[in-house]
Amino acid sequence: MNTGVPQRKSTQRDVIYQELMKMTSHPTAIELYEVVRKVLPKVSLGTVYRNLDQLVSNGTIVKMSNGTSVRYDADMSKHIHIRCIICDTVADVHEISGDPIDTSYSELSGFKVISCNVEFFGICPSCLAKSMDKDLSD
Amino acid sequence: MNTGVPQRKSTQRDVIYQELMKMTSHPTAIELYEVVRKVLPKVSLGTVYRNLDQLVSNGTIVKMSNGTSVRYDADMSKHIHIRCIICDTVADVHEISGDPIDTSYSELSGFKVISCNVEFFGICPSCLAKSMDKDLSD
DNA sequence: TCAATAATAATAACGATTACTATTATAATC
DNA sequence: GATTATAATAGTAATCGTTATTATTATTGA
Repeated sequence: MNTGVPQRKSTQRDVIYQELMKMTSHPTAIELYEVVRKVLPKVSLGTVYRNLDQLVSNGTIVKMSNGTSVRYDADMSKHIHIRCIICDTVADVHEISGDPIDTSYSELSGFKVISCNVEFFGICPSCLAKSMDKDLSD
Repeated sequence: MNTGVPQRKSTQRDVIYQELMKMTSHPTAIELYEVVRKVLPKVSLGTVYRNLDQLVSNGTIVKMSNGTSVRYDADMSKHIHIRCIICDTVADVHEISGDPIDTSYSELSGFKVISCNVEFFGICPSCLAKSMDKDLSD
């Protein structure tokens, strides 16, 4: 997942991030690629993927997936997502408080809620230990 | 995503579900396939995928993804997941209360938490309306 | 200006997932 | 129990999102 990332100025990365920030549709990499192409017609799809990964590793944007499509979001304000299992639309729910596993949040979005996944991302104890060993041997 | 699913008795599906229930490792489809093969050597990978989809649609199991690997979980008790961005391990956190977006949950798992995604799955207002139109025309 | 190297475009390769097709298993009806 | 309809399967081919590769370009620091 490209954790230790050298960063150098890049027009492509700037445009990718700027265009993502303008969008509220939680685009896939390919959808974003089509938008970025209007600004930078020669941009490569690989560049979009590489920079999105970097921005995710940075904590600048977030990535979400239901196992079918992977979508990106530049809105880092505290909110949850609700995804339609039929058309794959992702909507935001900003008004959160209490227990998100409680499906009463459906009322806020108009969705008929079927299930919920709460997933944290981080580094497990075993990998933490390994990275410490590595730091010491440097 | 195969919402309206005819269900007929199937040995393969029973074994797939039973083996998944025995596992706490949140296996991928292929990992589960290898396990199921020990019971049913002639089982096809497509059968594993098809039946996992049905079980997800049923609400019998859950599917989770970080955009890289898709993993399955037959434990339907209320809990959250925490995934290592390095080795891709997924651990369970059952002791939840309060606000899961608060990264203090990391203390329960020993993970160093980087980010969190809370995602509901359901049917959006637009698709709900379409399915109602369809019901009326039947 | 020059050297080192990160980032890129273009394209090839990969691999998880889905689609296809002939066959088999299930369940309902006779 | 035989017959029929069709869901489910095994085996395989095809698809497509993503990653890897490579030669070239752009950036940064000396």
